[in-house]
Amino acid sequence: MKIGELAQVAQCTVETVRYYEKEGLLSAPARTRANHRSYGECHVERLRFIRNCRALDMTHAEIHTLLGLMDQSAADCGGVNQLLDEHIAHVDVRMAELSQLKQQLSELRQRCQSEQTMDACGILQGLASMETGPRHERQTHLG
Amino acid sequence: MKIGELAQVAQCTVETVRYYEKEGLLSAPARTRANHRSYGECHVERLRFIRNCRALDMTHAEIHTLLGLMDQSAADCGGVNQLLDEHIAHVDVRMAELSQLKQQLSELRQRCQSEQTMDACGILQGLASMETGPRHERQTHLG
DNA sequence: GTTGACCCTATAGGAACTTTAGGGTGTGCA
DNA sequence: TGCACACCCTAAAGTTCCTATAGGGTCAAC
Ligand SMILES: [Zn+2]
Ligand SMILES: [Zn+2]
Ligand SMILES: [Zn+2]
Ligand SMILES: [Zn+2]
Repeated sequence: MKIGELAQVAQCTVETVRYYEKEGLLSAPARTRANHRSYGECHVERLRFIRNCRALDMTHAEIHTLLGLMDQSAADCGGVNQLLDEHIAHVDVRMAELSQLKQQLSELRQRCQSEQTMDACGILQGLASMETGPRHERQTHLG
Repeated sequence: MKIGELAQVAQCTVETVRYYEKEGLLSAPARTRANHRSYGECHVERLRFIRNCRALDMTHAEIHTLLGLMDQSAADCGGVNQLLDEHIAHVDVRMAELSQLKQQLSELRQRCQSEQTMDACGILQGLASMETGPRHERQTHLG
């Protein structure tokens, strides 16, 4: 199976597949005489797994950890469960941040109900006079 | 006023100030004989404005547009109001996405209630068998 | 005259890709 | 046989908003 077919069944681009290989998420496949990558069924499964993790907004580091845990089939799945809990916490943090942001933006929006002159626009006044503290570090990988 | 003082009153780093100048958000100031940047009160105001916009997660492109609108003091503020509405929509979109994500993750988490063997872990089974469609284009700049 | 705090430019890195440049391979068709 | 065309290859740069580093210059105090 060539890279284009693999990409098609996994719903991503060939560039993405090559990128995952470079990042060490997908192992390097055999090559044909023409130096083309040749994939098997286990690559399909692994790539689908990775794409599903990405669809859930996990980082490459999280996915890498997960793949590592999975490959220790003798161990129990406690680490997997924990990783998922932590990732859910990332989502919760970002939802709370966005919720507060939305609140601030809504309040700002209310300060100009109709089209004013620039000088009278409550939004511009608000943006000029807000007192923003030092920027807080990002708590989560979700932007 | 030197760059270090400006950065301090605007709660950011000198590197950030220089970066904004390079990006065209902050106009290049006069220089001293020693080639050091020398800022006035209008730079303070503009930088604070920019930082406040960033605190509200606007992109540089959005801020650039906003600054352009502001500088046309003859016009009315309709464009400003519209830009803010659009940015609020960006936040709404991302909140909805995260909400759905959280839902999916919670369902997945429920598939493994105690520590199983890897093979039996419902989370890993779920991640292997999810049917993720082609990734949807990002609708918003908020990650 | 030397320490130290500040300033300068230019460049690289981070995340997760996408895009581009510049080529090689293999198959169908006239 | 010749050639178009779809596919494959690598390497490098672009995306966003900064941060960090390297390698230097300037200025006041002690
Ligand atoms: Zn996470
Ligand atoms: Zn207005
Ligand atoms: Zn926006
Ligand atoms: Zn489990």
